[in-house]
Amino acid sequence: MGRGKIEIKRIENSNNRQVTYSKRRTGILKKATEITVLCDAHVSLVIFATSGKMHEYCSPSTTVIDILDRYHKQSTKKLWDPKHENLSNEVDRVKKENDNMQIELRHLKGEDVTSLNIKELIALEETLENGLASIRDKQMEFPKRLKKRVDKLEDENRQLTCIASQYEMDMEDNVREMGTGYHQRAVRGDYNSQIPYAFRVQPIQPNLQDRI
Amino acid sequence: MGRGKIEIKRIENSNNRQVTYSKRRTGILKKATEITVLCDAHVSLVIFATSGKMHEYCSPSTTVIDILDRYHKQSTKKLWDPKHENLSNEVDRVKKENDNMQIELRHLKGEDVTSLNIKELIALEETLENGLASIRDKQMEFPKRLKKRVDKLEDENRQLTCIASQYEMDMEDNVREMGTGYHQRAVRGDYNSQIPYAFRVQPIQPNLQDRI
DNA sequence: AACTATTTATAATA
DNA sequence: TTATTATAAATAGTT
Repeated sequence: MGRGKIEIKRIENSNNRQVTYSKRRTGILKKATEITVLCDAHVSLVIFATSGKMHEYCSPSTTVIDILDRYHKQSTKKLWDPKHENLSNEVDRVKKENDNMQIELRHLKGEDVTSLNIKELIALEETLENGLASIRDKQMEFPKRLKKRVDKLEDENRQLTCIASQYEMDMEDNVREMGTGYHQRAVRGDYNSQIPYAFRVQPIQPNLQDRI
Repeated sequence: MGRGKIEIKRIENSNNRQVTYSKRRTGILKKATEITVLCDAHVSLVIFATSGKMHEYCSPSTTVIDILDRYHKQSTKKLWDPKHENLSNEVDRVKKENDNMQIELRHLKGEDVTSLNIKELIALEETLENGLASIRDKQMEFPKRLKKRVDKLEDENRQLTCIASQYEMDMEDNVREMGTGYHQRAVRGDYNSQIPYAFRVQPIQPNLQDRI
């Protein structure tokens, strides 16, 4: 119900999310008062924004506590006595979530990657590349940064020449060692024709950038 | 919102009241799930009909207890005794850690970066680059991957030439627009001498790789 | 339980 | 944040 239809999924833009939250919070609180009045219902509604700010509604002539007391009587979950147990389960659950995120964070930072297989590594690489692309897009809004980026691209370009030839050699060693299954002949045969002339190892000719 | 407008006051006809209750209860529960998903909110909603029948909604990854715990912290009314306080503080602490990691994870994936300043963006970039370097090192243990990487480096190398000259032009535009504070003369003056000859825009000369 | 004519909520916009 | 408004969604009355 608005200018356009929206999918019900997390609103990524934090400003829009905040605005929508505020509007919908108002809406739901209004609905709560209405159903209370129209239908003699008893309602307890507590909402927390991600910011931690709380809003609540509770039908008149009751308290949240009353509602909860009735809640705990009806719900199979016992509210008051085993609260300890619930809380400690909660701690466990959240800590587990914590651990998982910790691991993901480490992986994204290139730590503890020994246990990963090639598929996972490739997925990780892609995630990182996407992240890096976004960050750099953002950085381009700053002029100083733009200058640095140009310089860096030039450096990279220069170094890639060396790296490419280094990798060429590494690969030859590696393929020789690792043995069957990877089309050894094809790799060797196609290789030089795939590297642009300028980037092949040419010890006698000086590097291009030295010409300046 | 219906065939006619209604006043918000108790519906006297008990049959209508029951029907309306049922419809609106569905509606408000839907709203609760929606605000939860759309806005990352935490919601606890408990409704009792006059009949005594209860319905509830609680955001996923929380419990009513959890919400209430937070509730009792914010409201002056004490819901339960302080021996549980430690545990619930523990939950809070871990959840906060959780939230921080969540944010860091999003940032590393290039999400929600609008609020970051240039310093943070640069730090982020560095982290990502380090991560990427580690991952790629690790990937190099796989021969197939090694081949792909070489091919990719060649591609990158080819494209960097174009990109670098594109950035050069962008930067000139940008610096002109952004105005003072960034040593305009210095930037313009040093610039060409810092770009290797091969990467300057030279419309008349063909690109190096075309020479092959 | 369905079906709509309306009202209401709200997404996009300013 | 606040106001406006075009649309989507909810629902009151009806079948």
